[in-house]
Amino acid sequence: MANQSISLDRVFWALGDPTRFAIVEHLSQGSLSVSELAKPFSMALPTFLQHLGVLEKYGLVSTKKVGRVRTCTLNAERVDQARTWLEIQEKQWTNRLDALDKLLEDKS
Amino acid sequence: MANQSISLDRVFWALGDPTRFAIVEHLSQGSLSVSELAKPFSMALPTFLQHLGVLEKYGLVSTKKVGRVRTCTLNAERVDQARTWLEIQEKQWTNRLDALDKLLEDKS
DNA sequence: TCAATAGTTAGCTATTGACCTAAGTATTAA
DNA sequence: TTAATACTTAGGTCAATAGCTAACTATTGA
Repeated sequence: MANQSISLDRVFWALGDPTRFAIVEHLSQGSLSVSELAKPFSMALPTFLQHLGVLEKYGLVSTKKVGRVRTCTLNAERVDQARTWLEIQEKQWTNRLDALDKLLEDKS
Repeated sequence: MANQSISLDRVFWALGDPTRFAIVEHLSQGSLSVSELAKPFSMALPTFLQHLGVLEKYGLVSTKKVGRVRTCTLNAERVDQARTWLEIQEKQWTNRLDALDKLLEDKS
């Protein structure tokens, strides 16, 4: 619920670490427990948990603990918000170029 | 030319600072000189130039100096590469969900 | 009930990143 | 040819980040 108020640059920041970037790639294949998710990373578990905490804080990952196992899930909405922002920047840029092209045509 | 070999997490990292995020938003409206671009930011020019340097290093912005003026341009290709990665993560995630749905249907 | 499993908390360290000021260079307009 | 403009370089500070180990809690299978 706090997700709405987190500015997008924080989402990009969260993705801007190689470990967290890779975590997102893994989770896009399906949900995993913390220890399954941590297995491919050569890193102490507390360090890994910090990264997971960042992803959760900025809304890219949700987790739920059942018994002693915490399961981690990708939050696709948040990924989409970031994707949309990039799309908008691209579109504005190309629209601008198109407008310039028209100006040049008119002058010729 | 070095762009190809820069891993995408670095691009996200570059976008993960509020100043650089805002620079990209400004540049999507059109190219600007360093001083025009820096005007809205309450920050010493050398600090601003560092941010610009990061964006250029990771391929999000290109610059060209003519006379004493350096003009900054958004590199839309790079923005698109980041957008595409996010799109792929989303798609893999939703494909996975769809597959699970089918499994459940088959069982019922 | 006891040992293994799964994750958590606390506290420390080294490096990086964001910021500054001061002083420099190169270009251009007067 | 001098002054203003538009960056650029050098060098320093401070806080935040990514990493670690050690010790702890909670759950579960034997």
